[in-house]
Parts: sequence; structure tokens; C-alpha cells
Amino acid sequence: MAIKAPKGTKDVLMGDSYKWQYIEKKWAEICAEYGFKEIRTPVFEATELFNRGIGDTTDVVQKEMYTFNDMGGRSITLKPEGTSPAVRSFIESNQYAMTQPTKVYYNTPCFRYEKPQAGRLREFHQFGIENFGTHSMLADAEIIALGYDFLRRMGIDDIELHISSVGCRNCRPVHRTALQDFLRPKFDCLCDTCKSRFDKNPMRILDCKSPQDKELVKGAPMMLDYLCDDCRKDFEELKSHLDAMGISYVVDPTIVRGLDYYTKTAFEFITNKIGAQGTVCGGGRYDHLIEEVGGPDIPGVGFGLGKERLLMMMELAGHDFGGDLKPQIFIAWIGNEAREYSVRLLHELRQKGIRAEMDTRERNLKGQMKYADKIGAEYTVVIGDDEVASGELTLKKMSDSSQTKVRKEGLADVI
RNA sequence: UGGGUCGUAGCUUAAUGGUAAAGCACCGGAUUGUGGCUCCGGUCAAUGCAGGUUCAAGUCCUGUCGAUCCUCCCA
Repeated sequence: MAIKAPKGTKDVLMGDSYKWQYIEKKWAEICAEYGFKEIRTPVFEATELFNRGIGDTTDVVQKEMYTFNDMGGRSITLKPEGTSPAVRSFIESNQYAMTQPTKVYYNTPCFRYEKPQAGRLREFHQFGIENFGTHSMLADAEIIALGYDFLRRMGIDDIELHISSVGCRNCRPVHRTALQDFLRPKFDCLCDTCKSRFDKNPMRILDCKSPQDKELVKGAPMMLDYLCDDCRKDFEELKSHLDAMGISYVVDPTIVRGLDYYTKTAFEFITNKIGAQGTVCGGGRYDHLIEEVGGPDIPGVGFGLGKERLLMMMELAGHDFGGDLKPQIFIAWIGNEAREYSVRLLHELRQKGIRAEMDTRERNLKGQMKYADKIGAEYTVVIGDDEVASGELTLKKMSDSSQTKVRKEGLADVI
């Protein structure tokens, strides 16, 4: 029996890897332009980090983490998201003692044990940025702007930015109580999942897909109407910053982050083009996460962006990824002497930085030419006894079959 | 956590319950040292796996595994 890749994982094959390289390069570029520096953190962390950071009542922590004990008896978890590890690193390296804010970006695999479907894998890949060290909405706006700009540069314009505020420690409990009071009389009519959400996360009920629940929820108190003065002021400021940059958005009170650490700003870039998993990029502010994980009382804001979903969008839009580089020259040979000569020539050209190729399957000449055509070689040269003796080579341009004579020594210059 | 769809050659797809086909790809030849186009030839499957119904199963039934999509959750 052949062994298959584990459920929910995907190989990036030769026909696609250049697309990944393309977006990774562009991602690093835009982050540098916006003043973010890369951090790389381990693929696994102490389980405790996520229990405390993401929140141990969340779905992610309760049923989606790849957790195991290592041979030293430590509980280890493959990172299910990028923010908590970035925060851990920020604290551990005492970065908060340096000039603030700290602006970082990352590019990392993440792991969640879920049922795979379109745009949802067990191992998926995220770009992300974080800004640690400021309460100002300028930071939130900057992060959203980077996401917006990046998506546009990747050729994606049919995507909506949804923004909201999930409030803070002061106003969220007030809204929560109001919402529960509103729903309590209708509790028995709610769907089963919403019943279970009533205590745990009543805000989620507002987002229920069930038609009956949608009806029941009409007129329910919305978080946005319960924001305290500070949160309201911040939300207004954020919108004004976005307006200033000409970034259009939809205020969407139903967007609710599934990770506990969010406060105030919550946003998603949403599409309906790539299946049910429409959130290509999502994030927000987390004013207490750093403290929660054992660091100082420093706020942060950031987002995660799904690379697989991004790629789906780009492919749909027919984005030009450039493609792999083709060989500049293919060296075909006839006879043993010419073979050694060709090996030498091949190596010399490569040492000069020329993309030179040669058949490694001992094909006959016709086969070698066919192969040269298949791999898209720009030029070919055939080495036989005559060429070995004279050093006079015939260079053939594959696109129009034109031929030019060239000395072996001058070959690199012609290509 | 539920639910839908689909598993035939390396790939894409055929086959009213009756001998498992074709195209692409790959290898060789026509054209002994020159690719693409054309023509000719060749290699490649016990139809995911296990049972069952039947004279006969790729086709019908049950189970199972895998893929995929939706619910859910999020990137």
C-alpha cells in the first residue's frame, strides 16, 4: 500500500511552488515597506501558551489542537495560530524594553485538527503581522491598510473589508448581560448549538445561520450599541483613519472573533468566491493578551492571512505569478567522448551562473532534443566528435530554429 | 458533531448487468548528428478494499477506507 499525505495536508508540487515563492516575496516586500520586521518562532510551543492566550473555552483550544507529550513529559502543541507565539517571543526576548511599538511579521504553518474542506486544511499557512505597544487606532488602521494594500497588489479587488468593535473589559460584560436578558425568554426556541452558546459565547448566536434563530435574534442588542465612551471614540477614530486613506469598509456588527483575546477592533477581509470559507484575512486588537501570557500590560493589534485562500483568490483572478525560470541552454551529446566534454561544459556554464541543462537519462539524440523542447530550453547545442575536436559549436535557438556558430569559449557571452 | 457527492491505467475520461476502451503522457521507429507537426508500433488496470445478490458485477446491495463539498469553526 502506498503511503498518502495525512488527511488535511497538501504537498506544494513543482507546478505550484513558484506561486508560493511569489507571494512570499511580495509579502516580505510590503512588510518591509510598512516597517515590519520578520520573526520566526518554533512550530511547536508549550500547550499552556495557547490555553492562556487563545482562551481555554474556545473551539480551537478545546478540540482542534495537535497536542502531545514529548519524551520529557512536557505537553507540546503544534501552533494553531501565529499571534500567541509572537507574543511569547516578544515577552521572552524583553523586546518591550526597547523602543515601542514593536512591529513584526511572520510566515508560518499552522495546525488545527478539523474536517478539511475547500479552503480549510489541518496544516495551513499564514502570513501575519503584529504591532505591540500602542493603544492608538493609528496602529489598527496601519495594519488594515497593509492587508488592504497587499490584497490589491495580489490582484484581488472583489473582496470586502468588514469591521466592528467587540468592546473592552468594561463594556462587553454589559452587552453580554443585555443580550442574555434579551434571549432568555426565547431560549427554548433556539437551535441546539445556540443553546450551548448561551452561556459560553452568546454573541455567536447573533451570527447563527438557522432561519428560525435569525428571526428570533432580530432586534437583539448589538455590541456596537453598547460600546463605552472610550471604545466608541476609538471605533470612530479607526473609521476616520480608514476614510482618510480611501479604504472602503462595511461596518458589520456580526463579525465575532473566535479567539478570546480580541478587544475593540475586529475585522475580516471576506469573499464569497472560494467556497464556504470566505475569510481570507482576519484580525483585530488584543489589549490584554500580552499580560495574559505573563508579560507586561502592553496592548497589541494584528491579523492573520491564509495563504491557501489567498492563492485560491489569485488563481481565480488569473494572476500572473511569473513562472519558473527556464533553462537558457541545453547540451545534447553523441558518443562517450562528447559526453565527458559536455559534462565539463555544463559545469563551466553553471559556474558562470548560466541555467544550463543536460539529459541525465542517456537518451539518444532525438530523445535529448525532445527533452530540451519539453523543458523549454532557450538554446540547444549538440556536441559530437567534430565539436570535441574543433571547439566550434552550433548554437540553435529553439523558438525559430536559427543556428549560429560560436567558439566554445564564447558560448557564455552569446547566451 | 452531523450530512451530500465521488473512487476505472501515471493523468483525463468511456463501457443498456455480458470479452475493461480511448485520448494524453511515456518508450521506440518512419527521419544512423537535431525538438515542435504528422504517421506507425510498444509498455501500463484483476475497476480503492472486503463481503453479498446473480449464470454473469466497473455497473446492484452492505460495510470499510480514501477524496471532495456543506454544517460547524476559523486563516
